Amino acid sequence: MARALLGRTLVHDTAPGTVSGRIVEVEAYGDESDPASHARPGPTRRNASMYGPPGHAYVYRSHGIHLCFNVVTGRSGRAAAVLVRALEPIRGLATMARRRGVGDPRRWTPGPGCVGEALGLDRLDDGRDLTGEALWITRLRVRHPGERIVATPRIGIRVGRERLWRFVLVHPGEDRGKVTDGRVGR
DNA sequence: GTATCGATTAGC
DNA sequence: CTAATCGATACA
Repeated sequence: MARALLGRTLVHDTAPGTVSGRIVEVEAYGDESDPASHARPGPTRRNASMYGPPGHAYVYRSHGIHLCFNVVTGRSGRAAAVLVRALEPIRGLATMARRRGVGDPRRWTPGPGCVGEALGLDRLDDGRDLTGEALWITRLRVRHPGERIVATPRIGIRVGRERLWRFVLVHPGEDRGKVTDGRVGR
């Protein structure tokens, strides 16, 4: 369940230092029957991790440039994953600022490509066991008072928009931007 | 082999 | 709006 990831902390522990953030925006992707999923065409080299055991990372290259992080959620042989689209920075703030190249914390982890860059993900993180020592997600879920989960269509896709599989933690009165995210797709 | 498009982002 | 340019698809 994608919602179960919201409020948990995603941690990457590497040489430059530990970076972490609270997961505040996710999207669920399914198997061959989900027209928006990378698993739509069946197994390929890129999506291999989606077919692997749950609790591992699926890290893919987006538009030749960005690395985006998913948690594999389906049993082995059944593709399913949850894309982490946004974090609230917690640890390693200086490291995130350096990797992102900007000083404003709001620009460190506001999208999946930004998350990958701020975390310092590597192509080798694809398939990584999330119960290991380098990359993991906390058991604890932090929910602020009044915070709600909003479900919306997924961002940046052309097909499968009828499924409300994007989930966002929203503070009432605060984050209107998180709900719409500006885009409807192309 | 070529052409085209994306679960994206930054910058005109 | 476009460039960045990897990985996958469709097609010759």
